[in-house]
Amino acid sequence: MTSVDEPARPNGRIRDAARTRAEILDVATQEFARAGYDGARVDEIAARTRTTKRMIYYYFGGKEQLFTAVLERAYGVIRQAEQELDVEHLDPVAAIRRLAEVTFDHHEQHPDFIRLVSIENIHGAEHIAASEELGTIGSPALEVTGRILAAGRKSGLFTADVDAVDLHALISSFCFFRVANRHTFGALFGRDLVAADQREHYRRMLGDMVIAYLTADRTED
Amino acid sequence: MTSVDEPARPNGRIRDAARTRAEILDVATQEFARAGYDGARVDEIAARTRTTKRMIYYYFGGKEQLFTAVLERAYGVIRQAEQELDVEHLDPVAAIRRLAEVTFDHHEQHPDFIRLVSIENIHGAEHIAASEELGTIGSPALEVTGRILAAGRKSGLFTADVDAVDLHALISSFCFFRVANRHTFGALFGRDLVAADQREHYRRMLGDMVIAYLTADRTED
Amino acid sequence: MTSVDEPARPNGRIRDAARTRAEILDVATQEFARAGYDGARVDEIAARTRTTKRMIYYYFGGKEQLFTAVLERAYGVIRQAEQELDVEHLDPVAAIRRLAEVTFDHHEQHPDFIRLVSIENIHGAEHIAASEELGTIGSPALEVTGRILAAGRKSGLFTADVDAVDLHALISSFCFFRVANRHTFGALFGRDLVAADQREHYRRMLGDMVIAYLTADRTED
Amino acid sequence: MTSVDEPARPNGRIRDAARTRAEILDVATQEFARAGYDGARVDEIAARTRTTKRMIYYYFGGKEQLFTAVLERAYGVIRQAEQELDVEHLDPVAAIRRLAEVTFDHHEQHPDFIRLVSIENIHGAEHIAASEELGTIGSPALEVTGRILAAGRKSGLFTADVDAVDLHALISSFCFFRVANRHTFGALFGRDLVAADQREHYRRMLGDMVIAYLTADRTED
DNA sequence: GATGAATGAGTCTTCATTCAT
DNA sequence: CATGAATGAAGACTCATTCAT
Repeated sequence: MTSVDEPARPNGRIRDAARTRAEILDVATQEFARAGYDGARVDEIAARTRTTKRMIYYYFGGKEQLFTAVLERAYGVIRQAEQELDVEHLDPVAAIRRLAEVTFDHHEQHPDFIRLVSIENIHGAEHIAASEELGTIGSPALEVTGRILAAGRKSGLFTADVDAVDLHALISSFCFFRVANRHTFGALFGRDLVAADQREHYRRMLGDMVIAYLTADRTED
Repeated sequence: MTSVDEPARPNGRIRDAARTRAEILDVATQEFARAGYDGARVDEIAARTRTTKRMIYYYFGGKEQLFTAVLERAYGVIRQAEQELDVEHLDPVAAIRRLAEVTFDHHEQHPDFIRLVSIENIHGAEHIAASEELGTIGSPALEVTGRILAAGRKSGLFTADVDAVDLHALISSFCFFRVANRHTFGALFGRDLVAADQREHYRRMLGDMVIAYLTADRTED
Repeated sequence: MTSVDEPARPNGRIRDAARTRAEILDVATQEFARAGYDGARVDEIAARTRTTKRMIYYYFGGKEQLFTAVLERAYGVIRQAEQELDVEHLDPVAAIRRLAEVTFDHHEQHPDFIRLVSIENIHGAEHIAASEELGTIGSPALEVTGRILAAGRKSGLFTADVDAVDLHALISSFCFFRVANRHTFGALFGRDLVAADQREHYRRMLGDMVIAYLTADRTED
Repeated sequence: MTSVDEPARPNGRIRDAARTRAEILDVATQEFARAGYDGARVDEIAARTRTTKRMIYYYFGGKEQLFTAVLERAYGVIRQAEQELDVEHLDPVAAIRRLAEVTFDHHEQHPDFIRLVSIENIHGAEHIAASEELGTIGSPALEVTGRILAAGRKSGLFTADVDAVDLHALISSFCFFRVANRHTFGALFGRDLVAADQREHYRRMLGDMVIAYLTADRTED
């Protein structure tokens, strides 16, 4: 099977190892996202993998480290996406709206990631704290946001007293809540926040909200 | 306290039962909020109570039902608070801002509740679905919001295309995110969203955002 | 309700007690027969009664004694039925066949009793041993059987070397097995020994067997 | 023993696993037979084994499946014995008598099996139903019986209207009852059906009964 | 006599983890 | 590197029984 899928390499072993690692991470991501950290079962993860449970310990050391690795990879995907942001050629208003929409779309497309973040917060972000990689990950989006904000403020368009981190929180709040809390919100208020036919509505709502906030007339203050 | 709350009764046991039940719920709330549904230990809950583990099963039936009871009580507290809302005597703009601030404060004051809601969402809101009480709980806040919105729109102040449920989601998003995701947000961006000295900043930010959104000049659309 | 069902009595209490006792025994009989001694639940028995679990302990002392009481009543019913046997006016052959048929019918009509006896055997008949009543219960059927056997042997019709106890065992074997082992027998051999349309077949088979055995030509021996 | 039964293997573990499994089954058979399904304790079974309770779950999955495995092995032993039946070289009368005697002896020698069957009947044969193996086990004895019956009927010796299954029930009834109900029978009637000095008596009684039944003069019918 | 509340001691089961090869 | 077998510790849950009134 190896001979067909991949060219012969001096060290085919390493490739297999990487693939096995990736497969474990895929399954573990799903399982942790599905059931939470404590609800996830190492047995179940192993069973859905082509390797054995022993390999999980071999590659990752334990459940805790496996979850950390899952988080690291999940955040890596985001950072990757953020690095591909291409909004700075737009005027500040359009750029911010675009930024909000990209964030909106990204949350919608990665519900498992949202769940992992919720789970990690339940656990006080201890795995992020334990991860060397995640502590120094930085945020391309934050830098972009900062530059747009500066431009908008310089041109007088943006009047709000926020920095990039605050604005990031404001945008993320709505995107995150909509996906993360959809179950309780739906159960309590009878509205599905992620219904496909409402996506455009909420997407515009987010953009409108951010722009309105940033550009509001503050002469009265 | 006993002497005031309850008249002398031949059988004090009934009150003891209610008190024991309440004590179990208190501890269980903390334990579930601390560790998540699967992470919480029935043994631990029992150990921190003056009764035994056996009583938890006697009163609630099982871990699942105990969690449901915890949720029911937590949502009950909110509903209670919402019923005491007194904002309709204000003009629409002030009323909405006040509503947002009350929501903001409530979230800040009840981090355990926030955590329970996160946990319940990880589990697909299955306990809410299983609860007769929670399915029909309604939302006083939603009704108030609806009336203010109508008034504001009637007077021409509010121009945004949202109903009460959407607005509730918008306000809750920010309040919820700030508390629920503070750990990962802090770990990744180095900012504590619930730092005391930033409370006013974020509270105003929320109010500004909501008002700006609702009252934005939409003649151009 | 009492006033309607029963006439006023000086000591209505005692009647109620007897009725409650009987009701508990009814339910306990079903529950023990259904699930075995260890499988039966005192809680379940109490729940299906109009009284509470506490009453079971009040009246019977405990699960063990309750089971013993159930057995005592069940054997009492049999003894009662046996005392109404009226076969001695028949000729020995007809009398034995009738006796076998009555035994056959009784087993068929009291599957719960059969199950209780199976259960008691699993437990080494320890409850019978513990019961004063059951140790001295005697067996009207055995006496009748003995007299018929004697008559049959005296007249030269019966040639078999058996006493009443052996014959009772022979007859009971078939009747008991057919009811008690119907589940495994049916599952393994695909035949329902208690199917209604086979009842006559097996009833005759039993009678034929007993008569053939008792009257077989033994001149060759 | 090891040196004879098994060739040297690089990995002795597999054999150990089989041995451990067998040891658990041995102990479980005794414990289930002794106390019934619900009365048996997984802890007790484990304690009497060289392994731990954990292994029972590892090998069998649970108490229910362990009991099923115990039944499967017990029935397997019988099927094995039945396959070694060697009676078809005898004339029909001698063959049937021999068959009855073998059945009689087998029941006497396997009281634990009798108890397991009683227990399984209390539980409605649900474990047999759940077992793929037991549903399709067949019965060598039944086939042998069928052939002898046919031969005897062809030669005019056997006149009774029974098929192999009925005859099997008839023979088993007596053998089963004698062992299964010995406790209640002994307690109530003061006779030990399995007393050693009565074995020959009952063995002959069984044979006489079956032969008398099969060969009875039925010209009068 | 009668009863709702309470409970100590177990009961089955599962979990993440490691060992021997 | 890889792996099937094994496991100590703890998990949720249940049971017959008794207490206080």
